Amino acid sequence: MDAQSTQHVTIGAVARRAGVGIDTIRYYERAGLLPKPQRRASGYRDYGPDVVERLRFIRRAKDLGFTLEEIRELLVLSTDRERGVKTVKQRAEARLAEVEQRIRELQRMKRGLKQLIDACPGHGALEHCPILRALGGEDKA
Amino acid sequence: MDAQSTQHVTIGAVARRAGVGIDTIRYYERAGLLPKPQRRASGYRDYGPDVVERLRFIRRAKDLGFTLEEIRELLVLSTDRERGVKTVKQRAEARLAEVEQRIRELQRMKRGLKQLIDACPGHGALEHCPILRALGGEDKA
DNA sequence: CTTGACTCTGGACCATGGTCAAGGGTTTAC
DNA sequence: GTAAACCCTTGACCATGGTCCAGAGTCAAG
Repeated sequence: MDAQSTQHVTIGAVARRAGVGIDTIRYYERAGLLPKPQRRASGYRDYGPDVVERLRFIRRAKDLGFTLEEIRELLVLSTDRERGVKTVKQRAEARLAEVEQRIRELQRMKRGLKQLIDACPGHGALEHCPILRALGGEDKA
Repeated sequence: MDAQSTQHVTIGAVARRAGVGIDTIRYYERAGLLPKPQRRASGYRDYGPDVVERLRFIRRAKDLGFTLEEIRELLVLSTDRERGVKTVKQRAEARLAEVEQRIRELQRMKRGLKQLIDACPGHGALEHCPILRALGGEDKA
């Protein structure tokens, strides 16, 4: 019941609250995304309330397409008063550039596929299928 | 110089002509994307000219975002007179739908990132950084 | 004949983000 | 007290698409 007793949450309770698996939490700890928690005498991990927030941070960053490695860096930056805001913004801009690049690649794929599909009657001889012909590269006829 | 002598290409020569690694060719063979070639008395693989075409097919399909498993199916279909053209077109349409879905996901990420970046001044206190705030980083430093 | 380049097989290893199992100890409820 | 439910660590395993290695055999040139 003293000040220390706020630490009374087991890994299972954290997992339920954050909506992730127990193994995922331990994995994030190993990967340096979560700080090593206090331990009870039994060796059980004993978490404070902040860890659920942090797991939420990780999930949102993942939804924006950051890798765990990038998220680890963002978490470090989030406590860096010197470089923090500036570098976080730069990371977000870099991530945005990657996303835009990937979108362009996919749009190139999309155009290629659309072209083939539109040209393909969907029946008839294999030799006349533009999809197979294009993939097989019949010497750019 | 009889008819059999057209089979006189080693795996290394095929790799050079197709611009892939030797190990990649053996891997594709294991994965069922390339037929098992003839062997010389020594056990060396002995390829005909078609294999380079087939490797080109694989590379182009990969460029359109097909997985090796999907490519394996396309290759089977490319010799299936019954279902060939129709099914190939269906596969291409399915792939197109996946690409479009992925583009939508990335555009959602892009919007999210852009919003945060535009709102972030790039300097100042961590507490006011919209990126960190949005991610949930109400961290006690 | 010898050297060097090539090939063979089987298996290990890489990144990514987890997930699961084995074989224990702990805590809680009845 | 006992059983269920929980937790611990270590380490293996999943998919994907290869890449690399060891140890051995083969082939071509000089």
